Amino acid sequence: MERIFVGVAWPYVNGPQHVGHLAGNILPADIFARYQRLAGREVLMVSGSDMHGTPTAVRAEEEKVPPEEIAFRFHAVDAESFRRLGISFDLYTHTHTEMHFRTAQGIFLTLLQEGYLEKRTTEATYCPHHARFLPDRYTVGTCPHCGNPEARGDQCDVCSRLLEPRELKEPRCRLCGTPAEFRTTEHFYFLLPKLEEPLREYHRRVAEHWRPSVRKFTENFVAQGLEPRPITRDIDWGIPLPLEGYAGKRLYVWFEAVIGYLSASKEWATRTGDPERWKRFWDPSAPVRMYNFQGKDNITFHTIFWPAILLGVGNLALPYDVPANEFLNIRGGKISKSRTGEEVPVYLPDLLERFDPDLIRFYAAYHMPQNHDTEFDFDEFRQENDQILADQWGNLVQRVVSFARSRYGGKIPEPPRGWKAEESPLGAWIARTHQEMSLHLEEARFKEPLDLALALVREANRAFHEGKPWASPEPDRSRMVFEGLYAVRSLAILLGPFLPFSSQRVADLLGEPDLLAPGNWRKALEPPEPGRPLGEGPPLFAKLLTEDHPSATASASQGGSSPKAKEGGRVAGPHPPEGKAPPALDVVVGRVVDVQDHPKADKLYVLSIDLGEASPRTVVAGIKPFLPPDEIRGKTIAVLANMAPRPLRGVTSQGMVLAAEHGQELALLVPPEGTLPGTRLAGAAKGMASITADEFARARLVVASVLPPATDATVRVDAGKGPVPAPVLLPAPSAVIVRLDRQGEESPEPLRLEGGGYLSPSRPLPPGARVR
RNA sequence: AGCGGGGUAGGGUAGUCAGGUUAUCCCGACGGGCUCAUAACCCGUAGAUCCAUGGUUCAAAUCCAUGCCCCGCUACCA
Repeated sequence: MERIFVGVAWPYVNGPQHVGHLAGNILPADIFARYQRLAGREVLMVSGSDMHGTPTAVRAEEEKVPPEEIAFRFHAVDAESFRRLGISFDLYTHTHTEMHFRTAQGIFLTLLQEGYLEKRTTEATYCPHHARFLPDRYTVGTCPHCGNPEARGDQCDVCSRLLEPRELKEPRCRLCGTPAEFRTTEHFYFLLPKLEEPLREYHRRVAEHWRPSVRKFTENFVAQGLEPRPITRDIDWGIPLPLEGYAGKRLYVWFEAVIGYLSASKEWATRTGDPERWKRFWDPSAPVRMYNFQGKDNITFHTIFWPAILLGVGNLALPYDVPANEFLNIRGGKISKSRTGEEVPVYLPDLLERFDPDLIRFYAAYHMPQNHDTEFDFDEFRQENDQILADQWGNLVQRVVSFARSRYGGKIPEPPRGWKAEESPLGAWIARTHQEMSLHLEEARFKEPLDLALALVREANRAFHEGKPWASPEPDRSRMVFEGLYAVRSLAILLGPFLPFSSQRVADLLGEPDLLAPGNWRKALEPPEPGRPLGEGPPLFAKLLTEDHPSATASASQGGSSPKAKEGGRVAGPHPPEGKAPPALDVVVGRVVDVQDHPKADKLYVLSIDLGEASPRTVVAGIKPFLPPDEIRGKTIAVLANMAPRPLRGVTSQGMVLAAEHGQELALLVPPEGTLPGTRLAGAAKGMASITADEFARARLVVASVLPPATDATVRVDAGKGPVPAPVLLPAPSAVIVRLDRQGEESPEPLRLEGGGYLSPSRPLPPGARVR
């Protein structure tokens, strides 16, 4: 069996990964790995955190903590994000492991032995105060060209001329200002020119099928001449040299991090109980294709430096393809991980907090920067979920399955006698889609196959519409339903690499939970089995935005003039309760501008809260026994804005601070980080009828735990009465505030804000805790 | 500055290497239809000086030249 190695560029850990990293290299790698497994190949997919990068050390210095702390903090964050996104790593490790140290040091020694390393003496700036060598950019001084006193050792920001630290007048340490000295230091250089011929030979052998941009860039780089590159540096964070007498030096990250592909493979092998198993993928004579996915900033490392290291060491497999993507930017610039004050969620943990992983995967795949840079647009993100995933794909599943449920007792109907897949137009369409998708996926291209699958979705919808099974006699009717289910079943497989979670839900719905098992890619061509009972479940995708229409929600019917009201979703759920409507709650996000003690009460605060209105509102709240003023001031919290104004001990309260209570514990209701004051509940609008405290008490808002998906991938919530399936997709595990219906037994409805965020308790409280 | 990539309807995007009748597809807008389905689905219409200028050609989004804008590498950023 052919084997596939999937390497993913190693993220460095000075902040959480954002949607650009996902779209650019992690997701393509995962789609590819999932496809290859479905196609029956043996796959090894590894990556991990690059812990020894300078940004990690810099951030550690800024926070005055050891680099390990920063590295492991963000390693945990990234690993968790990837897990929740369903990135199917066989191992996601990091470079601060014993295995990696040993492997990297071993390669260093081998290259030294083989004569590919050379010791050279150079001069560098040195800070006597820090007692260490300074990176060029940490040396500052006066620019010799323009006189800028703050020029960096690598470049002057004022005249943009490139500089050497030696050229600066009065060089000093950027961190402490101490005058810098010049000292000599010894470093090991990797003699790339010695490997130029084997490298060219390698390029001739494989570059034929590389993407043109990767090939041209690489060829051009080599043509300009390879220079020896230093592979050690003066720093104390990283992998020590395996030699005596080099205590202050470490292996350079560019050299060491790429070795992670090999060390991670060895670690994976060790964990499987067969320490030699990595050779199945790294033996150059094994039937293996190695893929290294990454962004365009990393091309030379994977097409030149890493192959050169492997050639120098010898007897190891070389990359077969290096599918490098461009960047997914946000608003015209590369997303910087040091960016602060985000208006939209771009970091994976923030997105995962609010959205189903398949939605994030879909957007990233649909806008994958495969040919050129693309942009992340949050409005588009939400719109496309509704318009494409929910309306086209989700609804296709829903309409076909529910038709079979109502007309065929929830079983897959028999096709007419003599029906053949290859003779039906839809069957032919499926076969063509399957074949073309396979061709693209084999070439590590992803946008085309996704488009092809979506085209099949539309075709299935079209065929169903055109055939009018609701008005057709048998056997036409059962044929159309059968063919609809055929398309749904095939699409679950074809979309599996892209949308693994929802595809699994479809598989469950079809009563074939093992549909996405390895080797099943070809089963997309097979029709389903008549008579098999269909499962039940909520719609595949919940909508994030909903058109404002009269029956959607009673509360949205008033004052729909503001453009934001159009973004309203449902408050009452898909099936609004009949009879007396529960009170409409105008919950608004506000920022606490000020907190004062109430002059005449010892349990009350007088808060000044910015609700995004002309002036802040005065709200009296009885939370003084629970929270000191400093823990409230400046916080962003949820406020009931249509509370009838009421005087409390002489101060009129123009709203109500919402908080959940359990015994002595109290939690404020808070929106997702970054929510702006004035944000209301989805579907709500300003100017609702005011309600009294008694009416509010009947609203039945409680804390609910969102439980991790069980084996059937259904997200459940527990509002204190045992788990029930969630009516909408919620990030799990987490806690949200839900509104129970009158009986409190059917679907609890989470309080969803405009923009899709959910209100949650500021601190953990048990499920069922009441909001008062 | 040198090197590589990109600039196509309101947004996104294919086509560019191998030049050829009405420039692809998706979303949105507008109009119509259907009623099985999550007010979903289906059909149709409008909307593009293909970054600019010049050139080659019977014919240019496509080839050539120059310029403008964006991104990456060159750079102890990783």
